[in-house]
Amino acid sequence: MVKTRFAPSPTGFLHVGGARTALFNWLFARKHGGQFVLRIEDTDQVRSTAESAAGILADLQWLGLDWDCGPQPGTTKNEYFQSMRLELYNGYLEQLVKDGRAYEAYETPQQLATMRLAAEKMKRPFRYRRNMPGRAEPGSGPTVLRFEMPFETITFHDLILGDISVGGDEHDDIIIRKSDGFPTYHFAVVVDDHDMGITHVLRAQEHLMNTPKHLGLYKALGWQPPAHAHMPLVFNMDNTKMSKRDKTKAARAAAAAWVKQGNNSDTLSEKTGIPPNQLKEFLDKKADDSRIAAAIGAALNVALPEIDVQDFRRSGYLSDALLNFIALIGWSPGENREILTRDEMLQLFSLETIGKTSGRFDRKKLLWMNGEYIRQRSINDLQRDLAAFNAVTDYPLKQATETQQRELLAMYQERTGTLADMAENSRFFFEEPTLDAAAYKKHIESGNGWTALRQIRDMLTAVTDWSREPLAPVIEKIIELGEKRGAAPQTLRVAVCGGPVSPPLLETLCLLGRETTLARIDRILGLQRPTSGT
RNA sequence: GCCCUCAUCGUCUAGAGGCCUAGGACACGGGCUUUUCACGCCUGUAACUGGGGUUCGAAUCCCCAUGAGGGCACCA
Repeated sequence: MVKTRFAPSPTGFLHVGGARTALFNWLFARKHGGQFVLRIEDTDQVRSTAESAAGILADLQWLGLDWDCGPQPGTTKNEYFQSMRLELYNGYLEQLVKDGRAYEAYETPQQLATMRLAAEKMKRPFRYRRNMPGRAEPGSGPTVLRFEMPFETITFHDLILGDISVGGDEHDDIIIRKSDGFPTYHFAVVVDDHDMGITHVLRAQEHLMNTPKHLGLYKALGWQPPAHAHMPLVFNMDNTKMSKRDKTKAARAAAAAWVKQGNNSDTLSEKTGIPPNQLKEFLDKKADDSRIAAAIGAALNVALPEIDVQDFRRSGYLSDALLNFIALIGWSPGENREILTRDEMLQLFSLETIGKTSGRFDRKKLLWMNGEYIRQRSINDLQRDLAAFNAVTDYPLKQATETQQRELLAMYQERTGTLADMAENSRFFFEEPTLDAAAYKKHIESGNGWTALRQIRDMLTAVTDWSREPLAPVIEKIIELGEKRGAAPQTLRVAVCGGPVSPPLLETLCLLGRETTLARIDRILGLQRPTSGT
């Protein structure tokens, strides 16, 4: 039976690249009627956090990628956390030592760094090997366990890339147990993949060069290795790696631009609520805290690039759209297909149709695709998406009743790329709009604006039954008002919405209600200076 | 520096020797529709990295060059 796994390390949020790896593993397992395992690789005691693990689970759930074995959301660590499996690792570690395949080493990190530097100076790659001269004496430093790699060419068949082979003198004796007693990634993956019966290891191409090391371990432990498949990477449009650092970079740039405008960085500290010393550390690139980045983005009203799954959720992307888009980077379903349901993906997915070339993350295409999903979706489904969106954001749209939500979704689904866009553009339904000065000047202050607005006010005041049927003919009349067709409705729109853009007036006025509509018109009429009357 | 991998429109890709005067989608340009913004519809621009082979024939196979990316941690 096919068994795949997704094995994130809980040191941050779930990255879109990680989400894609999870998706492909999920697809492959489901496609073949197999199992999908979620394993938390928390062997880095310093960087792993419980919150991160919880966040990753939540993001996977939002994406709809369910796992057959793994941590139970909302409970404590179980055996799918590597930190709970130390006994297992230690057993095999002992076995390797007994078999003479693992040995202790005592260099300090500083010594190792010096050795690397020396090798670099001689323009030779540094390889730590058991038989090399100058190894540290027992007791002279912390003890780690290294695995003695054989001096032989290792060739393996990658299900995506084909045959890969790496020469014997390229290997080195990797550390398999750190001085804190925890296994390293290399050792823990091998033990766990074997122990959990993983049949296919599908991971990002950055792991390609790890595979020979892992294969060496499988052989030494006498195990049959799983099949491997390395998928192409995903980059930014500028060909840089998509990373959390894109967010910190954007935040620093925003802060720098803000200071350049003559603002004081102390006020930034106040605005963000970040202590000055922490803020300074961040701005001086001494710390890469993404929370500080987010705070700066929020305070300065600058959108940071979405990198993590939760960023996309907050920006109002639908999980299905994000998943669909991510699937298409490095994989082609053929037949010129693009928009695919999960079932269709399952039908068409195969390792053979995964490409070899790395792809770029084209946000414009994602935006289009998200709009496409919003348009095709039923209002009921959209309401569920909106609930998930509202749960992690705080727009005035949150105040909408169920009925209002449905009306809003119906009028925005043709004209919005993301739920955040809709939330932003529909603000005027929930709070007094700030008047767009240019629009005011153009559509109200000039031409017949004032006259038209007064006429409109009178026409609307006459409507007592404020609903679609009675209102529709009135809107028609407003369209014909004045000599320039279409001018009057714009005047009304600006008066009521604050700006030149809104959904069609009929729907807009219906949802806004009679009282609010008339009050906003009157408020605008009150701005007219007596002398400028027509 | 060493090792590994990859190479089709700006971007994601189709293409498994003749079906390719290279197809689709996003983006971009033009037009239609229109109470704004969108949506929708029609339409246009745009690519086989270069050089050598192999072959009757190459985007497709081989070699070299170039370019891009990944790896070279007590991180995963």
